[in-house]
This record gives sequence, structure tokens and C-alpha cells, in this order.
Amino acid sequence: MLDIRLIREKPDFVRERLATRGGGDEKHIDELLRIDALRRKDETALQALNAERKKLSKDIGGRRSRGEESSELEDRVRQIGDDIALLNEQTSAADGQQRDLLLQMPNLPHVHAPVGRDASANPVVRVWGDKPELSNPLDHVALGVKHKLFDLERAAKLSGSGFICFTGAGARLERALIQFMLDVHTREHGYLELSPPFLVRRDCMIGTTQLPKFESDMYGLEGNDMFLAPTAEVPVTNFHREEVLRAEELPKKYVAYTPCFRREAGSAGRETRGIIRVHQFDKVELVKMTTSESSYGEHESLTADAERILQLLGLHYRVIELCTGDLGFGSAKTYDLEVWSPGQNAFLEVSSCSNFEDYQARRMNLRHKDADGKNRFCHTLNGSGLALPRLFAALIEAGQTVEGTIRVPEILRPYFGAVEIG
RNA sequence: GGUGAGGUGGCUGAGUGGUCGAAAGCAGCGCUUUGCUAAAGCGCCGUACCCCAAAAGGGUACCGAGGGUUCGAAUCCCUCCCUCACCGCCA
Repeated sequence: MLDIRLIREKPDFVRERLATRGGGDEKHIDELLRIDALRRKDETALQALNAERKKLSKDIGGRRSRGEESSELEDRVRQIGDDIALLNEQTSAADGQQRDLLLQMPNLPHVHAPVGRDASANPVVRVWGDKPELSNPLDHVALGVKHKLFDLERAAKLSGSGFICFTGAGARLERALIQFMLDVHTREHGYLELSPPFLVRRDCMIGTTQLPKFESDMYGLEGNDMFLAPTAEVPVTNFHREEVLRAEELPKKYVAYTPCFRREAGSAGRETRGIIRVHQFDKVELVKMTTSESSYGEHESLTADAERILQLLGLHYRVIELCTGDLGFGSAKTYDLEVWSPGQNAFLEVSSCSNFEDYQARRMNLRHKDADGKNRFCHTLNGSGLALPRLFAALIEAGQTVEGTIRVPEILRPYFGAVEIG
């Protein structure tokens, strides 16, 4: 969430930055300023009353211990107590309103973020590799059916549409990719592997900004106030919530494999063919916690770490930067990695690498000591490294041969156990 | 799920209604002493917010969380969360 002091001191700057998102959030700044001013006025008055009560109560204690009369003092304090109760209610109401508004307000896009309305304005940052030359390539659904890599009809019988059941070589390829990616990130890129819970508390979902605004996209548990994590970002970024980290232990670098659960409410019929958009999918996620000074450098290297997977697999991809209108709620800067899908003749998003600056950290109260011993909010970053179903789809489409088999990249051999499917 | 014991500052740990934001010790920082190391002595050493143009300074809140009792709560009562032990159940 945004720093109320920044809003107070530079409201025009905040308004201008928010306006680049095009979501109309800048309109709430005046309301926020009004509530903030009211809150501070009431808080000051409340503190004066508390000080008076504190002093008088001590006087009463002193008088009583000397056996003196104190009833008129007690009456006065009782009166003050009533005033305090009233003011207290007002200030905490204002405090709650302020917090609610701040939680609904997205992060400020970085000042250098490309300005644009939607995805069509996202600039391509770089391209790696070339499109494979395939004549009349099959798409991943046809390949999946042909080689019995997954069974969508039976998955629907179990859980409805939008679920995958990988089968045979498909299940093995899925597992091989997970293991391969975890090994690269832990052994070559220096991330510490976590295997976190998949169910998380409401506070964690607020911390990483899935809540309160996007609750309808989440799977919640009846009677438990817990949620199925929509991404490992939630448990991993919240791992150090409410902690004060030492500067020398930063950056923290974590990698985690988890399944991800998303209702995808409202997206029925959109990109829903095959395994491209589903309610449950596997993902390997990268998370970093850094200082404000190093976060943008760490953002570049995190993105490079995710790209490395596609390079090792020999898959053609491009990196785009999200423009202000397409940027995620909590992000200040995001690169998306898009892998080439020969079957669909399109690029598929397989990773989104974001710098949240201190936006999530402020919600989670995640801080670190700086050189002066002061507590400062960390910067948090994350990126998929990578998301499985789309990677899987691109991989089998790109690997298909004229003989009708699917070539598996050499580097997966130790994990998959074979170089070919079919 | 049941019963019992607990949750106090970076750590250990005292504190059962007032002068307690909290003893003491450890760790940390500064100074003094010292041939180095070590030791000793003295001082400093929580967080958030509010007031103040700012600094200096002042103030309020916080002893797991939230309510309640009281003139006054770390301390008494209630609910919840968490930890530990035992029982039940169980991969």
C-alpha cells in the first residue's frame, strides 16, 4: 500500500502517477487527504485527554495511599473517560477508513514505465531465438490427445472444466520440468528452495495484494478464513512478514514449486482452449526481498534467471515490458516473458517478473535495518520461473517432428529419462 | 477434538491493580582504563503514531490479538490465535 505521508506531501505527484494506470484511482486522493486530516486532528485531541486521565489517575493513587479523599477527582476522570471513548471510536473509524482506501489503491507505476492504455502498448524489450520451422504444426491439444499426455475430458469429470489431468509421459514431463527448474534456480542462481503450505491466511492474501480487491478470483475455504494460494508468491513473500531483517542478509532469494489455484471468474471462453488457462496449475516461483537501493538491479537479474530456463530448453521467446495501463495492481515495473507457441502461432505468457518496491512490504510490515540502524521497508520482487502448463504446451509444440514424435530437449534427459515421446 | 501449562523489549527473564515502557543479565553502540587479546568501569541502547516548517523537544499507544471490569490494567474477567505436554484420531 502507498505511504500516507507521500500522499500527504505530494498529492499531485501521486495523482499524476495513478492516472497513468487509467483506473480512476486518483479520484480517491482527496477523500484520503480529508480523512487523514480528520484522523490526525482527533488523534491529537485524544492524546491530550489520555495524558490528562493518566495524570489524574496517578493523583488518585497518591491520595488514596495517603488516606485522602479523591471522589471528585474520580468523577472528573470518569467524565474524561466518556470523552475518550467517544473520540476513540471516531479515530479508529477514520483509521479503518483510511486503511481500507489505501488497500484499494494500486501501486504507483515507476516513473520510467511506458505509458499506455492496455496490452497493445507494451513494448518488446528483447527477443531470443527464432521460430522453429514446422509445416502445419499441431497444437498442444492435438498433440496431447495423440500421445495421451493429458486427459481433459476425464479431468472435467473429476473437477469440472478448466482442470488438467496429466497422464503417462505427460505427467512425467510435467514432473521433469519442475525438478529441472528447481535445480537450475537453486544450484546455478543461488535461490533457497521452500516448499510452503498451499493454504494461507487472509492476512497473507492482503499482504501480497490478492485481497481485499480480488477476493472473487480466489478460492476461499468455508468456515476457516483461509484461501488456496493462487501463486507461491503468497506464502513465500509472506514468509518474513512482520520481521525486521538484517541488511547483510539481503537480498533474500527464494524459489518454490507449488500448485496455483485460480477461479478465473469472468474469463470463461477467453483463451480457455486446452491447458492455457485453468483453475489449477503448477508453477515454480522466484521471490526476492531486497533493499530499495538494489531492487531494480535484482529485478533485472531475476528476469534473467527466469529467461535462463527458456534458453536452456531452446525455446524462442520475447520479453515485453508492461505499460502503465496493463501493470498489475501492486507492481511498479513488470517484464513478461512470452514463449513462442507454434501451434497457436502466438506468444504465450509464461512468466511475469515484477518489482513491487515497498508496496507489499508496507502491507506485510516487512522491514530491514539500514546502516543507521533505522527500520526501512524492504522491496519485494517475484517472477514465475516458470509457469508449467503453457511452458508444457510450447515445449511439445516446438518439439514435434516430421515423423510425428515429440523431441524432448537434451537438458531434460536426466529428468525425463528419454529424448523423445511417441 | 479434549485436558493442562504458557506467550513480557534482539535474546534470557523478573514483575498479580497505581509512581511500570517495564528490574536484572546477555548481546550491541560510545567513552575511559589497557602493550595486543581479554577484562573492568561509566553512559547509551524497543516500535508505531501525534504535535512542531524542520531540528531540538514534547506527547500518546503498545507486555500474543480483540473485547470487558476499574478513577487507573502487563497484572483481574471473556473470546480468539499461537507454542509446549499428555490423551484421542490419523497419512
